[in-house]
Amino acid sequence: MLTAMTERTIQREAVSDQLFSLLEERILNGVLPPGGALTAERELAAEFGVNRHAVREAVKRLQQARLVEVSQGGRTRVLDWRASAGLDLVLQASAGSRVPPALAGLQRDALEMRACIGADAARLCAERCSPAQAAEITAAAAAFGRIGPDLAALGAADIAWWRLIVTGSGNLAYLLAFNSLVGGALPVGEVPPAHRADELLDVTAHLRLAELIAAGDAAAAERAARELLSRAVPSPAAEPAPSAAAGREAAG
Amino acid sequence: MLTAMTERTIQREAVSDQLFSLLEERILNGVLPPGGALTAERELAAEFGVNRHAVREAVKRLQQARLVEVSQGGRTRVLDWRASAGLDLVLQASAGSRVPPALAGLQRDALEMRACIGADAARLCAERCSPAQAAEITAAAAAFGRIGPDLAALGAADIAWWRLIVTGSGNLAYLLAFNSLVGGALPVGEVPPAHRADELLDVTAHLRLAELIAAGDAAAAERAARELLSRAVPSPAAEPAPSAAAGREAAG
DNA sequence: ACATTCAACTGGTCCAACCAGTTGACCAGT
DNA sequence: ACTGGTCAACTGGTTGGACCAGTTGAATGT
Repeated sequence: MLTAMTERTIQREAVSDQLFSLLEERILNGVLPPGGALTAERELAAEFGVNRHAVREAVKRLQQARLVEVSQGGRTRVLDWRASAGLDLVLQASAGSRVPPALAGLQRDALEMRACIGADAARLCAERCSPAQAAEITAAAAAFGRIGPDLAALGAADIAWWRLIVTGSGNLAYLLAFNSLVGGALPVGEVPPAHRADELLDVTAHLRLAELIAAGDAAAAERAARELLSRAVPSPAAEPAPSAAAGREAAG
Repeated sequence: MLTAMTERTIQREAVSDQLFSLLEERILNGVLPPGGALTAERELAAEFGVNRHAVREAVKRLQQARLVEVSQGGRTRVLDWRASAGLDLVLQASAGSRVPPALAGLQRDALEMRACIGADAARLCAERCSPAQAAEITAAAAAFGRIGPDLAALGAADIAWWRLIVTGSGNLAYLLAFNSLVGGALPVGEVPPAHRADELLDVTAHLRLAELIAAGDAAAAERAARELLSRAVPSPAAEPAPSAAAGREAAG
């Protein structure tokens, strides 16, 4: 009995999903240039040997992601995703097998955005969250400290803890953006190898931030949150080589 | 010949789109509670008198928006959108006819997020944008000042100008989030009535921010951007009554 | 009481049409 | 030669029915 088998490697991906990923990748990589016309649905269906409905479902998703523009009678045209695609692109892109070259630094960017949003959320949370929420955040921080050195468990608890803070900020847009980021770019431990450990293992910083929020010290909470979240962000834009061996040399 | 007819009020909305909006609204409003099962595709098709394929396209979009969870053989279940939906929800929600009650304060939240992201983008842009980009931003700010008092034109130019700054920040996540926000919550003039005019009409502030960015003064650019963008954000959370007549009495 | 089986669901895919707009070439009238 | 309208050949949108492929839960046999 496979109890904790969270991922099923056997499961076949739906045809429309495969087609979506394929077309998405081609668009993001510029193989299908903006302004150009997408291959007709019937032709795509014939090319890949699938039914037209599967193609339609994929195209419909591309449309929702603002990667293409569909008009009845006319051809479906490829949009400039840099000017139209939304933040959920982070989510879909990381879900794919491999990240398109065009989205190379996106993970770093997502971490940077996390720091920005997280810091402001902490500030707002300290300002206007309810006492009950503050207590919950404090309690969660305390529980966080009792987990141990398991990075995976820490990562999951950390996300849950931040969700409380972002929720406490009362800003729904922050919460949705948070979902986009954690659902995509920084799932448990699979993204930042070493730097994020500095963040996750620092229980004291978590407890201190919780105290600041509970105390209503908005400015200090913002500063503490920014400092904590900035640790995982690779400071200089330096990731030219695809070799994963980089980052060994201590940053000066 | 209708030249400048940008919107066509005649166009019929696709069946799957209507169904998507309807189901989305029901989910966001809690009519379809999280954890519960969505009506079966065949049943939905029968209920609304449409083909099952149209239903499938709608459900597929709900799945992409992380509002439902689909599993072959099993029933499609409704997710807790507060915990799973991404920022693009802003975009879709505002596209609908009426905003669901659950997303009442979302517009204000989006403005708050815009201020947060925009300020950090201005900071990063001042730090690391190229001289060519800085020149383009400066030129665009100058052109912005020559538009005149047309709020609609100013709004469009303002968005284009900010797009330059966000692009100059080099952060792709910021750019995508920007797309989500401007594509949804704050399209030209239809959202913030009076407060945003203070922002749009202040040409001097735009020029000054452009100068700070060009000069590479990151800290000052961040402060200027935050100040400029914060004007449109209704400061206190005060929107309890659904009546739109509120806000007349000056906040004490 | 338990484990097994199986019929009745569920979503996933396919085929074959037809409806509804768009496009562009083609041809009649000027 | 140019203008104008017509029409065939695309495009996406919708429909119907059928079947495949998993899941579920109740009926069945031990």
